[in-house]
Amino acid sequence: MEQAGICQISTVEAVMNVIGGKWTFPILCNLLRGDSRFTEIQHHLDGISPKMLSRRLLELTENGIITRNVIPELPPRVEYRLTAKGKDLRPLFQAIGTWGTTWNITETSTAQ
Amino acid sequence: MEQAGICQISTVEAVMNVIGGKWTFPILCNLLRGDSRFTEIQHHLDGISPKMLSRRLLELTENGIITRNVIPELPPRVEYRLTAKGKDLRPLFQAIGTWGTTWNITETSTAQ
DNA sequence: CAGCATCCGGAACGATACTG
DNA sequence: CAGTATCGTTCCGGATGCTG
Repeated sequence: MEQAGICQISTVEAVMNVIGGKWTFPILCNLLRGDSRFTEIQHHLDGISPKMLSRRLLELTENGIITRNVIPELPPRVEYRLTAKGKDLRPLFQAIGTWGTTWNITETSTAQ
Repeated sequence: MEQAGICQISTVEAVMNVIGGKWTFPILCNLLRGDSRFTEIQHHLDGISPKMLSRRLLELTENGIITRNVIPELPPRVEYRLTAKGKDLRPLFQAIGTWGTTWNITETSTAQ
């Protein structure tokens, strides 16, 4: 049962440091689905504060997962789009979705 | 709302509530590689405290991802093994590993 | 060996108000 | 519209010590 190559602990830890925030996955979900604007994303994520959304978007930008395009018009318009690196996350989300659906993970299972 | 099936936000959030802890992924990595004993896992994860390992293992047990087998001998021996549900996480870890390797995610990229 | 109890710090998160 | 500023809170995780 030894297949060390399948999951390097250091890699998994590093990846989680990049996309492991509470809202990061939901945000990326939206972007994968085609959303791009700040308010659009905010509206689809019930409960997120503008502060956290802003922070996570900045973080994702710094990590090269999304790009931030400011379109100079009135009212101001900013579009966030996935880079190739970001789009490459799709299989990961599919895996999450498949697992969650297969095992019917729907509630915030309480532990601890 | 195109390709909504690929990543349901609620599903992703729920899944992350189950396996989104700081140490959960590294722990599962170990179990996928074949480790099973408390100390064994602890030794492979540099820096984890027994408290957190214990807490995460309990959580994973409660969520049906691993089983806890107490073997009554001296010294006491406890084995943690993945359930079918847990083993089914393998594709998810492969996706993480693939993405992390492809884009060379190695450091704890600091943002914020 | 395999944990649990307790205390504690700091990061992450949340709510609200305000701005270019 | 797309954020920033400020404040307050929660909770994860670290350190240590003790038990069967």
